[in-house]
Amino acid sequence: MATESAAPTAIPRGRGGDALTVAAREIFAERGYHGTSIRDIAKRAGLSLSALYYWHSSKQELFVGLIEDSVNDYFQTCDTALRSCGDDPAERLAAIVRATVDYRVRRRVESTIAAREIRNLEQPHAQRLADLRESATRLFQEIIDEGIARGVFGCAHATDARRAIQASCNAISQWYDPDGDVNPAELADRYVAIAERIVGLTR
Amino acid sequence: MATESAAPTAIPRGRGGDALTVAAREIFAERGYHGTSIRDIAKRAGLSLSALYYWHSSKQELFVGLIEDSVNDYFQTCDTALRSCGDDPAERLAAIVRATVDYRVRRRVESTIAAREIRNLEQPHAQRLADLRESATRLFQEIIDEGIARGVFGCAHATDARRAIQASCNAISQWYDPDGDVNPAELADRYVAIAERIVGLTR
Amino acid sequence: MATESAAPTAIPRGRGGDALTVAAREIFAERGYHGTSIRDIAKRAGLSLSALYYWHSSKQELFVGLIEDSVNDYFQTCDTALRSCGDDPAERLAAIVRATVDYRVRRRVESTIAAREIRNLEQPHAQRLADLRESATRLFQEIIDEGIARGVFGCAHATDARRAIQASCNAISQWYDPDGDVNPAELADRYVAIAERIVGLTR
Amino acid sequence: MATESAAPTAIPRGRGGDALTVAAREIFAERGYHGTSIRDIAKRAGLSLSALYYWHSSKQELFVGLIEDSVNDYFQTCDTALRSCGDDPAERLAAIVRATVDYRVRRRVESTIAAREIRNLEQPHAQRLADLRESATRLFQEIIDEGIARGVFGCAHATDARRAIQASCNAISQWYDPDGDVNPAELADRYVAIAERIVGLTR
DNA sequence: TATGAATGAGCATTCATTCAT
DNA sequence: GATGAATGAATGCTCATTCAT
Repeated sequence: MATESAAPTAIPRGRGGDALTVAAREIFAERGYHGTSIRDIAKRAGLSLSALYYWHSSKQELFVGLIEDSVNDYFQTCDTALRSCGDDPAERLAAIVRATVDYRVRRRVESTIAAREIRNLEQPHAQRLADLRESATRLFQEIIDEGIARGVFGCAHATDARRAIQASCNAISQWYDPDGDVNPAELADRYVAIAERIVGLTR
Repeated sequence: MATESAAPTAIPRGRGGDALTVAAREIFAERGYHGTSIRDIAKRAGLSLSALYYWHSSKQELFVGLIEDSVNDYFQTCDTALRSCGDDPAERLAAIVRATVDYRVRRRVESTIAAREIRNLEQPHAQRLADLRESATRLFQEIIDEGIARGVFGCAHATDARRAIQASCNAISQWYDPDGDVNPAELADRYVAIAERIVGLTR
Repeated sequence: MATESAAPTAIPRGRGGDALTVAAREIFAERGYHGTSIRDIAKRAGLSLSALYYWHSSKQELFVGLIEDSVNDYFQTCDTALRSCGDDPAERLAAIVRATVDYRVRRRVESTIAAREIRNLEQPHAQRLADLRESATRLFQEIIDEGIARGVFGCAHATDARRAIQASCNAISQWYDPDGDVNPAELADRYVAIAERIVGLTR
Repeated sequence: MATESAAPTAIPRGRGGDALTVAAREIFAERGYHGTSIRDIAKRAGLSLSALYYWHSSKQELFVGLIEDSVNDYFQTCDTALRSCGDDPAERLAAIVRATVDYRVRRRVESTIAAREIRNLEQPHAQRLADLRESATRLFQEIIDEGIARGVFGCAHATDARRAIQASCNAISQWYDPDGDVNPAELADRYVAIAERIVGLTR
């Protein structure tokens, strides 16, 4: 008791909010929304349950915060990438694939959560995220359709091509090891190549 | 109200087990393992909670039963398909892609559950399924490696090619609508074509 | 199925009742009334739950049957022993101690159950057994009081003497090992001697 | 009704733990471990079920806490009593009998629970308590053996003498009425006298 | 900023019991 | 004599949440 100045946890006073976000990210990723209890989160953050409620109004709100942050990030990334492109479909396809790979690597954990757990979001969050996801799909689809229309892509089923490309990119966050020996830029190159083959890029 | 004579639950005595399996499949798919309560399952099956425990010894066992059935089915499907092939890598790749698409369509619901919820399995089930999944991966990889070795496939990164093909096929169960207008055979053709492009099949 | 003539359990058809009684006796003794489930009993007896209900109308009735049998046995034993005595208090004390030791050894298991679990009997059984127990106490007390009145016993607190003697005898069923090297007759001799000391038998 | 202002549960905030311990002691004594539900305990304590789990991690832990407290108390009592004795076996026997009577009166309720319900303790608690009980037995036995060796006690069967003395003392908690007219000191005198007779103290 | 104490609703599971065969 | 299938009530326990401090 006396000189207990050295706190048992490494969380600096006033930094509880950050600790909670980090802990929540980890545990939601490991066990999913329903498999995670807020007690677990508070404990891993080294705080009391009540402290969690000081920073976040509910489990759902804490969860939504994580996901929305991450999804908004994705859209910003795509938007920026496409803005600095011309209108060449091949260039645009490469850009959006790079943006997607980048996101899946950079936000590996949250993007996995987001992919698996949208159904556990309450309205209106669920709808908002579904809409965002839909927008991403539309971006991909428009680029592919345009490429086919212009004859620079040659593939029979544009929708399946789009699905295959998205699925391939999205899966990255499930196996990517940040400590492994493939760097993100190299990885993006590879997935651009795969995407180009799927759409049948003519040279 | 009106025609209340027709009971809402028409489960013939002794058929409770079937009703429970069907209900469990649906609800686990909708809400995930932790999001599903066995009360919900029993209710949808039109039985009491206790009846569920007459047929299944625990929530986990009920869950495992569903998944293992389905995963075993997949392996049998692959095995059969590859057995009736020669050793031509192109033929073998087509066969395993067809088997995978077939499985993802036929067992759409369980395969989605299996993909998302292995982490919720207790040991030793988790290990067994992880092993099976690993075997599937190996089957794909061997075919691709062999194709490259023989020069019939031309692609730079065999592992990424395999991941892209698997991810594309697996995603099917997330969007496929059995009442839609693409039949499974046609779908398999399309994904074989995508796979062939990804591996760079030479003619 | 076909020729399944050899039953999996050694219980001869029609002997289910006995098997249940034996199983119940063992398990009630091991785990107490509330700690015992009728499923456990049926399982140990090698019968189905429903079979238990064929032979016994309820858990309570099965339980009561065991105890009452045993307690009635005790009273018969005491009664017989005292009938063949004269009216000498020393002789009578020896007789009732012998009867008690005999019972505690012969009915070791049930008598332990009875001692510990009367409170779990429903009325009117609880009252009946309490009355019987009370009668036994009275028998002991009358003998001791008479011995003191006649001057053949010399002790200051007749009630405590009686309690000590009964407690000593009753405890036998908690430690007696039927396969040990003290036979019941020898044991009875020892406890008669202890009782005589407690009451202060004058030679 | 009338004076409804006085709440039925007057548990001051922060004192829930005490209320629970008291309630648990009473109900476990009345109905035994398996006969007691934690809902009953919480209700009698005037708290919610959840509050019980705030203070105690499980039913078992709550139960163990009660019993271990009490058994440890017994050993401390015996130890203190024997320490302030010389090595005269008669003096030591009197001391340990007094300590035992004292404990059985002072901790009437818990000691009854402890006696009846050790089998319901999980490991390692069961073993610890069995060991403690064994130690008590050894204390008694050593005193008696020493008394016989020195010729100050005269009895044929030392083990049975010990059992009789312990059983007599232990039974006290089953009938003793704290509001009755025998005070503990007087009671201890009586049981010392009984013990001396059982071991055959020479003068 | 944070905590300790408390709650009510819900959880998976087990209970004694019943009924049709 | 015996079983398989089913039930409603209760069990021990965990959940997200609240509130006074």
